Amino acid sequence: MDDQSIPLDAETKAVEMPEDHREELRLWLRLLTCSTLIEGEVRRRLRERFDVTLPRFDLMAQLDKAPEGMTLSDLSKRMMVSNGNLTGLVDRLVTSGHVDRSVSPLDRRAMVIRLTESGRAEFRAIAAEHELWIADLFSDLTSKDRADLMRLLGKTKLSARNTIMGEGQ
Amino acid sequence: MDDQSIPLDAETKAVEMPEDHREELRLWLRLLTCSTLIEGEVRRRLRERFDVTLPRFDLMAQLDKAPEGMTLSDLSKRMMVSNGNLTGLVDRLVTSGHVDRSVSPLDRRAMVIRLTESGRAEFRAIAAEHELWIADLFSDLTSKDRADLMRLLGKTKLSARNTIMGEGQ
DNA sequence: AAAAATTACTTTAAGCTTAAAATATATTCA
DNA sequence: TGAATATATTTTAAGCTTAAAGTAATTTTT
Repeated sequence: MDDQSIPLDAETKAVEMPEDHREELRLWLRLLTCSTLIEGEVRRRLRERFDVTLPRFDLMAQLDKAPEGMTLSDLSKRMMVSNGNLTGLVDRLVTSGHVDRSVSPLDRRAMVIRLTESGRAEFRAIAAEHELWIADLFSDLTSKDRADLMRLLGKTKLSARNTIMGEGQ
Repeated sequence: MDDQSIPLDAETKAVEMPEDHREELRLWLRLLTCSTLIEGEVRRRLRERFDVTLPRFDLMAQLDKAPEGMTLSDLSKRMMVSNGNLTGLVDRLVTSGHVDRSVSPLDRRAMVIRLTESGRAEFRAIAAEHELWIADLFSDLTSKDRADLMRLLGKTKLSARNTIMGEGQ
C-alpha cells in the first residue's frame, strides 16, 4: 500500500520481505496498558474503600441488571469467564450474604443466582462511587475524544470478533 | 460545560442533580471488553500452538529487549505486576530452562534474570507468529483508524496516570 | 420409548495474582 | 561508626482463573 521499495514478485516478497506489523503490536500493547492501569486502580480502590474484589463487583453488576436473577451459564457468557470460575465466585458471595442460589423451577440442572436485598443495596452504593472514579480516570479526554474512542473501540471489537469467530467454527 | 438546564446553585445541584457519568462508564466497559477479548484469544493460541502461558510470554518479551538481563524489580515495574508474583513466574521459567537467575555482582540483594539461548530462540519463534495474530485481530481497522486509536489511547493513558498519581502521593 | 447427544453445573489440578509479613542487604544520617 | 531507614526479594495466605474430567438432567434421534 504505502510500500515505496523496489517491486518484487509475490513469492520473493513473502520470503524476504515479510510484512511488518509492529504498528499493530504497539497499538495492542497500548490498549493493554490502558486497560491494566485502570483495572488495577479500580481493584485497589474497591478493596480499600469497600473490601470487595473486582470479580465480585462485576458479578453483582450483572445481577443488578436482572431482577429475576440469572443462571450460571448466562453469567458465564456475559462476563466472559468459565463456568467453573463462577461456581467458586458465587459460593463466596452466598457465604457473604450478597447473593442467593436456587434450582431453577424450569430446569433442574440450572441454578438461578439473585442479589439479596442487602447485596443490592451494597452494590448500588459501591457502583455510585465507582462511576465517579471512572469519570475521573477519563477526565482529560474531551467529549469528542470519548465519542471517537468509543467508535474506534467498537470497530476493534468487531474486528477481533470476526477473526476469533472466523476460524474456530 | 454543555449543561443547558436551568441554573441551580452549587449545593442544590450537587444534591439533586449529580452529574451523570454513564458515558464514561460505557467507554470503560468497551475498552475492557476489547482488551479481554483479544487477551483471551492470545492466551488460547499461545497455549494451543506453543504450550506457553501469556505471563511467561510477557516476561520473556521483556527479557528479549534486555540482553544483559533485568532485575526482578525492573521486571516488576515494566510488567506492572507484584514482586511476589514474579518470584514464582521466574521459578517456573528457570525450571523449564527458558531463563536463568543469578545474584547481581553490584548488589547482593538483587537477582538478575536473563533469557537462556534456547529460551531466546523459542521466544522469537513465538513472537513472530504472535505479531501476525495481533495484526489479524486489528485487520478491519484502517491505517487512519489505528493512528487515531493510538493517539486517543495515549491520551487515556496520561489521563489515568494523572488521576492515579495525583492523590496517592 | 430407548439410545445418543447436548446442556448445566461442579470438581480437580495447576498456575496466576495480590497484599502483607518476613528476611537480607544497602544507604543515609546523626 | 552505629542506628535508622530504605530497598530487593521471598514467603504466606487467600482468592481468581482456566481446561479438562466428571455428574446429572434435558433434548433429540432412531
